[in-house]
Amino acid sequence: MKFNLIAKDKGSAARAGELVTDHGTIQTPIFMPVGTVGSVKGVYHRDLKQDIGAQIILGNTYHLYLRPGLDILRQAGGLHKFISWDRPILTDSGGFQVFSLTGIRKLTQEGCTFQSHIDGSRHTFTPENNVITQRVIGADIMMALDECCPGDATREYAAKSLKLTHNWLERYAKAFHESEPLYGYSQTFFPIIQGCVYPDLRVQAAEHALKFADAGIAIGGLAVGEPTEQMYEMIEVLDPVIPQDKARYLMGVGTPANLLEAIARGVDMFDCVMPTRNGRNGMLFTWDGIMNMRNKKWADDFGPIDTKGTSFVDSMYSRAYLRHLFISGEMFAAQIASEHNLAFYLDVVRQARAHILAGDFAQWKESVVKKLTARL
RNA sequence: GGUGCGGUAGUUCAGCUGGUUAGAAUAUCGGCCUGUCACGCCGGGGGUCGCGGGUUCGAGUCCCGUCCGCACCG
Repeated sequence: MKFNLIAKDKGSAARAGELVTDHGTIQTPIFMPVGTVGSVKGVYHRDLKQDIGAQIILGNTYHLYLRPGLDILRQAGGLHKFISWDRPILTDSGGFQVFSLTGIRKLTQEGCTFQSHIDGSRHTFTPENNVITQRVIGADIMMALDECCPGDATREYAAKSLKLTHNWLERYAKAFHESEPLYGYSQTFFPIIQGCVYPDLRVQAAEHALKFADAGIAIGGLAVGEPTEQMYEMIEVLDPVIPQDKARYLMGVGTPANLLEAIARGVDMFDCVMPTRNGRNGMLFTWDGIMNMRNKKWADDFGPIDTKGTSFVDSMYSRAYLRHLFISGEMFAAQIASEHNLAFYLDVVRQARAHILAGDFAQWKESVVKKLTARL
């Protein structure tokens, strides 16, 4: 796998590039729809590819390991075949679940012992078995096992957590190089930079992680409770530390505005549940701002969902109809909203790329970013 | 005509032998959601307890009358 830098913006740290994988080339900056258990909730693969323009999607090691389990995934010939998706897949290691499932997990130097949220059964993830698990899933991009440090952690906790992440990364890298892909195409892995909101820890984490980076590197532990400005500050601190020939993946982020601000600070890849989860809960993102489709004001708005939207749903269905579907609890509402939101997110990164190539990304970003957070 | 049961939030109902500002669900209105335990979560508004009397320190609750609905009997 290789990352090629194609262009840099004139007025910001924004970059346009391409990530070459055995399942196709990804044009960056890119947003990656989240499909935790092997499905981007409510969206057909056909639409993901043709209507939305998704170039890569996510899966989750923790969730897929618990269900359907490694035996089925191995029999299926890997996740791509199992879910009929022939473009690239990235799998998170379960490091985020180590963070979000606090209460049913226990961290040790060896790894993370947890109870299944499904049936309470006990399991252990170690860096070594996590590599094997992600080999079985067969993701093009595997993520190192890390501890996602809470945004409000003390410096003491963050430093201690970082040590654990470093130890796990070293073992993960060793296990990676001692193992082979199972399905005839190559896999790579991204190390993850932690360090919470402490700039010196972030730099230290980056220097350590870079020793193990191949095509790309991830910035984790952000948008987990810290103020947004601090998130941007951490990305800025890292920009000069990470070589230009590594793809930078900001994990779990974020709002459309977050994407543009992070792109301006040198980030190339994103994933977030927001377009799908918030979509299912009635929130639509557009170039003009945010709409809560459950609000009464849309009840008699028979205009199209989004005149600037790129998805077929935007012009085919009215706001009044979509609100009716949400109020009625119809699953179709969630499908339409997810489709719209994902198409919008992909449009955001597509336009960002075009403006980087044109060299006017910084000005363009300033002209659109304010509207993105307006409430319609 | 008689007997029985019932009338409490927009709706469906809880309110034990009378005791703070009458509750729930749902509907309605609004907010939240950032490497998905999440078609979820949080909150607001909304009631002269059918009506009129009576007993009592105190009545949604007990008594009388009355109106309305349902069931059964003539």
